[in-house]
Amino acid sequence: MNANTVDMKTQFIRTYVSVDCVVFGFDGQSLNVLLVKRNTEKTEVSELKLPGSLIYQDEDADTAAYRVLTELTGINKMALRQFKSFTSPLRTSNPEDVSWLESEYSNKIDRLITISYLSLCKIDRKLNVVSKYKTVQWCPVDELPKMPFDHNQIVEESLKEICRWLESEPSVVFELLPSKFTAAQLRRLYEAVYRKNYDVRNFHKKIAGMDYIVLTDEWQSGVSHRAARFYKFDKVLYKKRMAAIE
Amino acid sequence: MNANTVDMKTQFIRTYVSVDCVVFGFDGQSLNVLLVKRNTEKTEVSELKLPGSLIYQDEDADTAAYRVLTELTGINKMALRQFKSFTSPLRTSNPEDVSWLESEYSNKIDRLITISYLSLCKIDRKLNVVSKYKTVQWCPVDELPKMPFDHNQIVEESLKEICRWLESEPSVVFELLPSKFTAAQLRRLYEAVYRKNYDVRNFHKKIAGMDYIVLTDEWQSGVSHRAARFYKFDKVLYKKRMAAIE
DNA sequence: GCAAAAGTGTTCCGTGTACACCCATGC
DNA sequence: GCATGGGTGTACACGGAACACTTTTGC
Repeated sequence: MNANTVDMKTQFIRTYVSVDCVVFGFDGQSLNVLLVKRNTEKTEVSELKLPGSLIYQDEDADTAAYRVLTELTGINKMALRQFKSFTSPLRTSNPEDVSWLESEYSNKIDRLITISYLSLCKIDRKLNVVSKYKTVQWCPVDELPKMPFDHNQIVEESLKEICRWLESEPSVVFELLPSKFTAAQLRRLYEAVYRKNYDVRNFHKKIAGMDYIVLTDEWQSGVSHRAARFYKFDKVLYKKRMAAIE
Repeated sequence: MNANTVDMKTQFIRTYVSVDCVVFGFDGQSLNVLLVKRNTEKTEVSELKLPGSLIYQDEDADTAAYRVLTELTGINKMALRQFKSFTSPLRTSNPEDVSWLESEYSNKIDRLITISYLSLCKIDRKLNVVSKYKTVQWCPVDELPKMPFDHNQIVEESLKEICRWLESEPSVVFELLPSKFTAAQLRRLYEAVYRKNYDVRNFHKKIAGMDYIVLTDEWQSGVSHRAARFYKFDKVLYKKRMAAIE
């Protein structure tokens, strides 16, 4: 190219880098994403977006993502998975987004790439927001608002990534369920993730074959139909089984 | 945190971003990776590394990766897949790497994150190197030299990624084979990728069931054993079959 | 008693896996 | 003629998919 004919200092990007986290929760019906309200000067405009942060000098991206999650939820060791970088120069083509960035970070920011992360959270956990976020709320994936930057696209891609994650590490589903759960809850979670229905009997047969999904002697109560039995996930047994397969 | 007590301009990273490409080829026995010699001041030191480049101002990462591949091989539309970002501050902890970077790009560079890409290439293609690279060479994955930065780790991860890619898009194997290939070549390629052996009869049965892998009426010649039949890949039929499954 | 959801078995089909011998060619 | 790799068929095991009725509970 003409790399030698122009000032190279201006030719290569030197850019801020952020992480954005797509945190999923499951409400028994559909997957929800944890969104935050971005603080805008004009208080009447308050859009929802994915939680995220610029990366600090001494951090790698994983550390930054953990930091965002901790500030967001107060929870320390959440399951986390990097899944894609978004680098288009057009990400910051909306002047509103750019001016929000500059007020948020007190810096002139002309370009921003982001590394996106996927995380999972039990939706009924009390969230201890210890950060800048004024509002944190769950939003069903099928009712997401139009978000700034390419956050809608990021969520889109994260929905595919969650399937790949479950395939490589089936135990992460249990991050989305209470510690005691019914077979129907687990089934509806799979249905929400893979967007298809599973035959009830086949599903029972399948989990019966997984000895690390353990029957408890507790039952639902207060429901206006036959009470369901609770199961729990036996992590130790799971690891033993996985080690056996190699 | 104490974000307000220090100068925020120094607190967030503002960094160069590169792409690094792991280009695989298959020599009939094992997977090979395309490496380049980095130009060092001292000509006696000339280490091999992954081809890569800083990203330009007006590029996204995909474009930069395509540019690297084109400069490297002269080939225009190679299969390409982003797979992971490497962001550790320790990536640039080796002073030799940093001084090479600074001489290569005429810039002070204290930190560098990279987005890694996977690509596939027929190993017998003539490479038209149109760039800075003095030397380009194939190197078997089991005999890789110690490379600068975290390039060894990047290759390591790319070996897992290639399996995921083949699972989501089986047709990409044919990027690694000549347009006419034998069943044994295809089988040995799978064996190299998945690092396990496949039963010959079962393998034949499997490809017989894939009607987009088409028998030709051409045969090997000049081999000191029974000649093998050539197959070819029918892209159109493949797409039709994939569309049928949805 | 009725609405609502839980739970339970069998059959079938397709895919993966194990396994051993003859064939064509060059030297 | 022998070494080298190419090519072929059958039998079994397993997992996924289809399918309908009874049970329990609150109202």
